[in-house]
Amino acid sequence: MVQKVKLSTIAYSLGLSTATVSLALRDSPLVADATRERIKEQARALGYIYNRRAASLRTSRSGIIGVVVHDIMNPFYAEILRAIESELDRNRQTFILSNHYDSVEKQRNFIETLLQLGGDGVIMSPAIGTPKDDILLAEDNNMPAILIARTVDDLDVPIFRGDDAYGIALATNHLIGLGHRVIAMVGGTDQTSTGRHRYEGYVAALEKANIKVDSNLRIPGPRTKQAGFEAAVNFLSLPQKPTAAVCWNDLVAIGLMNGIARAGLVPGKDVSVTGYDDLEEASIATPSLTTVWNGQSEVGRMAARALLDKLNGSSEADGLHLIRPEMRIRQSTTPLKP
Amino acid sequence: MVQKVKLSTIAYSLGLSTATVSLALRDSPLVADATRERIKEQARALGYIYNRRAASLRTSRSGIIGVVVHDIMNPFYAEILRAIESELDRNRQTFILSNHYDSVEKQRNFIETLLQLGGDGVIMSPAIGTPKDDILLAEDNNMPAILIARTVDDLDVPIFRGDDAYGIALATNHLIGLGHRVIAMVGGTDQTSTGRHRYEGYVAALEKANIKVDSNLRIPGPRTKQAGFEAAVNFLSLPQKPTAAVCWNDLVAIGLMNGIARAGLVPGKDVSVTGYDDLEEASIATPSLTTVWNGQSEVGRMAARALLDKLNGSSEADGLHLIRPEMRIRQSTTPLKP
DNA sequence: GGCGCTCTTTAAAACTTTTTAATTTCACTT
DNA sequence: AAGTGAAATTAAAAAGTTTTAAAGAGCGCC
Repeated sequence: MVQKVKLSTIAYSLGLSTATVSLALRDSPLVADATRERIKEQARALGYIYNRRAASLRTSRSGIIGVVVHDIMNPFYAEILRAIESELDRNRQTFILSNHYDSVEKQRNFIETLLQLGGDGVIMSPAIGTPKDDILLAEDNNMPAILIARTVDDLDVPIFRGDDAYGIALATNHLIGLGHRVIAMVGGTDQTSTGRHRYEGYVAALEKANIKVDSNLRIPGPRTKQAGFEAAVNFLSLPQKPTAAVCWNDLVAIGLMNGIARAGLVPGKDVSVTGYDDLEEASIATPSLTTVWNGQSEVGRMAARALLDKLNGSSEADGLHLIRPEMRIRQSTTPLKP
Repeated sequence: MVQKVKLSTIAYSLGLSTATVSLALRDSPLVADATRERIKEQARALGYIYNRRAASLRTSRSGIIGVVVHDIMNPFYAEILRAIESELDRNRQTFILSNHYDSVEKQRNFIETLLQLGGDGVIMSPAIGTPKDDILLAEDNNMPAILIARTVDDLDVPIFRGDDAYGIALATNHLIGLGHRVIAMVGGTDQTSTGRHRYEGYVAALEKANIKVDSNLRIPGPRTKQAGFEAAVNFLSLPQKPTAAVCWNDLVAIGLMNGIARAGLVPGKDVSVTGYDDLEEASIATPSLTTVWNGQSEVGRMAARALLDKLNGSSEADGLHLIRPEMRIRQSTTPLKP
């Protein structure tokens, strides 16, 4: 590298002022077409690189948007992120990604870093136990926040998530319709709003069908394939002998099916299993997984849209927006054997 | 938000100059302990937020590091990223992530954005067909680049990757040792350096065992579970009737096993299958997957380390660094049935 | 030739922080 | 009381861009 090329380099080389160059590069109608072309040409020739930090110091818009979720490697979030990415890309915003792994502290660090960088806004799936104040920290410093997938109480910000209670009820009803009566619920925790909503949906569906709810049939745990795999042991040794499982998500369901297979039973035949999310993977699992589409792509797209709208000062989308899940019936669920 | 709190706000409120405040917050020994404490206390009380863009304008270190890979949602990269993240976190660097999906253009855009933001460095797994110039664009603008997993020819930058030829030979030898003679290679492409190295390793192992190489046994394709699943049809209809498959990676292998199972055969018994990478998932697949550990965590950690070292001006790690893969034998490979 | 008009370009301030040389303060010494 | 030296603080410049009011140029018209 010889020497940094800046506005003044271009200006000097053409005998113009930096003001003109700045305006030209920003496509301002104030500069004459011919001048603009000369300037752009020269900028290219010199290898000029726009210095966003200097610009944002003046304009206070950085073009950076933060996204923080539990774990970007989790395919559920991955699908949401893909949708966010494509929406933000289209609007020439850079996005900074981070995991919080449900650490409130890591999440707060991220918000602070983002503020330091002058982030324009943040999309987050809040960590378990996120205090209201952490969201307000962002909002109070002029960095609007959008929540996805999970809720934080008493906040007046836009929230986008699937209708969990409704979705889990879909799955539970499907199993009840196949004749199952002893249905376990595997994976997840009650510490998140999502967890509570899903358990409510499960309970409501059972009660509506006059099936007694047995809390022993609830096997909580992490939301990973590994956890589903390990839960198989508990599941198979339950005294009530469940014939079906409603799983927290597809990962847990696939893990559970693997665990069941390892124990010598045939998932889909001996035990019916439902997933949740409808990941790409669900349809190629063996047996292919009956599951509930949870609208990941919609959640991502709408959240990004809402943030961009907010940044452009247009109408607000504050409050809860529920995406309605849909049933996907495949081979992992079959009628109860007589 | 009332009014932005800046250094001068703090300075004025304490009757000091901004210089003192700046020095105090940066823990300079130039300011008296008592003063430093007063300043820090006041900064906290006023809710001061450090403005990194203004600072980096002056210092030309932004604390931002870019990472761009084919697809962050791919578990192979995900494991590398996790290692990079933890190394960078420890050094208080923010990292910006992006996918290039093998689009050279998207990758170049990312590099440009990073330059605009004043990125300190970039770690990348270059897109297929990346021209040397795109890497030099970064380097020439004072933003060192580190390559991972893939190579770009004729470049004098640090490169960290697994020894693919060696690793695939491990897997192939393992199958040969079990008595297999007709061994297909499934998934991947020859357009990447990785692809060529792996094919070489496969060919070399066969030749060393005096097995004739049959190019029909090479079934190229995307590196996804879906692709492995779909490849099963081709695999099973090959006239040479392969008894084993060396797969590009664990995802392809698991997909292939699912496809084989769907066709009514038993993977691990009727057909032996090896993966590559040793993802978390490999050990809980059914049957559990024999695979080759590819040192993802090492690659990530070492790449991050190398970049940080380079930023601190210390010794250079230019050139190729190979991580030596290791065999992980599980249940998806069994001796050839007589 | 002077006036008014439009179209372009520019000067200068602003954004917030860091850094270096210079200044001030203060406790000691002689 | 003056001088010394160390310690603490500050003034001022610098980083690269955007923005706005103002200046300048060119032209037609009376």
